[in-house]
Amino acid sequence: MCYKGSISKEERKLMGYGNKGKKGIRTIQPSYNVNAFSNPAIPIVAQDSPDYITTATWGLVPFWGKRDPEKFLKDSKYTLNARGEDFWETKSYKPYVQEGRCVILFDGFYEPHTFSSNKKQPFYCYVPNDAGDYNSRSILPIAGIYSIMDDEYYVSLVTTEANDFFAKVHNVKKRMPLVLDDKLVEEWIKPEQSKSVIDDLVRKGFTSKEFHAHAVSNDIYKRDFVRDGKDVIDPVQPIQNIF
DNA sequence: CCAGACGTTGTT
DNA sequence: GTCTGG
DNA sequence: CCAGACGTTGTT
DNA sequence: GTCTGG
Repeated sequence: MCYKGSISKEERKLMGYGNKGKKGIRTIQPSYNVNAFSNPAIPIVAQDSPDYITTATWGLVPFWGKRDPEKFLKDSKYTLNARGEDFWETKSYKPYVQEGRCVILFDGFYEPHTFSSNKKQPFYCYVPNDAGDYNSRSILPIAGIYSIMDDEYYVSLVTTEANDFFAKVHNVKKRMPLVLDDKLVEEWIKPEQSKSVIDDLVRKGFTSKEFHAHAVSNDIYKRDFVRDGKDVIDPVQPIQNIF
């Protein structure tokens, strides 16, 4: 993406990650068009309450924006992603790397591909379940960091250098969301986790599950695109095969 | 010392 | 609120 | 992404 | 050769 993902499972199906239910007033709507730029409500598992699914706002609000978080997000669309390689040094994020790690629960996300013709196409990226096609997808625990203002959680998605697969998809910026291996989620959200382990997870914690990706309609990158139904991820003919 | 940033990668 | 850059 | 640095510390 | 700064 790292600005657009999908949440299509009903919340209770996410409960494998939060076995005591959910926190937060807002409900999370299933959507195939979860757009970071509109600061949507997304499900996370936070280090301060690992037994719950917490509703968070996509867009981290640092301490200097706490007087008016909504204004901060409206004016500043630059805390949607946090670079894992840099987040200990950046002013906005560094207080929250130790205090506020979480996983964001998506079941897919979109990455742009640029062809040699300079034409672009978005690709929907996901891990199929046993059935093997895009209609049944695994939940992806994506590393995030969050701040809390007045009990509301504000979260930024952690990105890292693309692996071989994602370098083929997101072939210009070569970045990818840090999708953690299921068995490392606990390590990531352990509150007293050490800096060196956190850095190791950023570098080497990416899931070993096999991703799939297929081209989808370019409509999803239009500013006024609001449809969020399942047909959004229907495959279209790629301009060229990218693998 | 003060001003300005504070962030990362989408665009149809 | 705090750091960076000029 | 490309250009430019890449380093440390004497004295008056 | 690799990192940093613009």
